[in-house]
Amino acid sequence: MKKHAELITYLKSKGLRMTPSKEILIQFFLDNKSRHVPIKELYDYLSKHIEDVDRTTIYRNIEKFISLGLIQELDLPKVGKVYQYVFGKKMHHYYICKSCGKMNKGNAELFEKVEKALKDIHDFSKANLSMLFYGFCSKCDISTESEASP
Amino acid sequence: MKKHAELITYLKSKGLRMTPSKEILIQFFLDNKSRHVPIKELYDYLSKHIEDVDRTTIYRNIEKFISLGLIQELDLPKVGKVYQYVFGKKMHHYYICKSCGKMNKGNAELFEKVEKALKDIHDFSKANLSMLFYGFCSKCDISTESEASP
DNA sequence: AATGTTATTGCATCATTAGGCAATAATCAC
DNA sequence: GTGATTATTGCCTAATGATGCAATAACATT
Repeated sequence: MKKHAELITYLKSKGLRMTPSKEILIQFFLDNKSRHVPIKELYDYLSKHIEDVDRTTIYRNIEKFISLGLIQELDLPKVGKVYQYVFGKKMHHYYICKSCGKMNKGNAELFEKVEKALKDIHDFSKANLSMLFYGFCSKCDISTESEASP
Repeated sequence: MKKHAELITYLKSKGLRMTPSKEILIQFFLDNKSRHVPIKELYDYLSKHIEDVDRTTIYRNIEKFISLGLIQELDLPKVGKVYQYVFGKKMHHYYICKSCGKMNKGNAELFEKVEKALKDIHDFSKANLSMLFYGFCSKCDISTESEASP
């Protein structure tokens, strides 16, 4: 429960107030690290613990958690939006094919230099940075099947 | 009108059928390259040319255009979803702050090596690849203001 | 423990996006 | 051109997500 306490302290330091719904959601994410959770599952889970939770409560809490770097959102082409615990983890990155939705996890070492460059050249800083690469996998690559492509 | 014809040929080769709504949308994107257009503007524009267009027509066409690499979607935290013509352009990338929504255009040279790495190491191939970096800008960086962060 | 401040929730409402189905129209083959 | 094939559209309906406002509850201060 150490992680949990750390998180609570951090969130409070950012002005959040710990309510039952936030407690439950945070515990859920801690118990489901590295999973990709659709919002429906979050809502169902919360509903089991609090009767008559409003749907807006989920959306607003998710939004706060994202902007504080607790979780990240992945918009998977064929699946929809899913949420994943990322707080304190090393940089994440995924390659998501815009055509077929195929998703690969990134190669970690390669992008440590990218991380550094982001920090040095741009205004983007360390920690809790997540990258989503939306492109085309080789099967779907648009330029390999047609000569009309410029 | 050369670009237009090229595009039509390309899209047809992918199984799309050229309908009035697609023609108009494509011409719009060609006339508004490099702009970030919200879907509302697309709908309003299309409505001016075709009376009683259904909203679904927009959404479905946008979806197709994206998966064929004609346009890309940017989900800007404070703005919403915008669409941008990217067909045939060099790789695009943006840095979008998850907290304040600030957006920077990326440094081109730096990421040519990334592009190569993507191709070599992962299953992601050249051309029409766009990258969206969702992170935190230095002003919003979560780890600089609190000691509770792990 | 009582109080004041303000983040949070619920409620109602609306905007956005998605899916199924039948009718329509764009393309292909002849 | 004529007809067959099938992507596309419109319509309807439903799911998802966002917003304003008043009531509530969490937290800091005393």
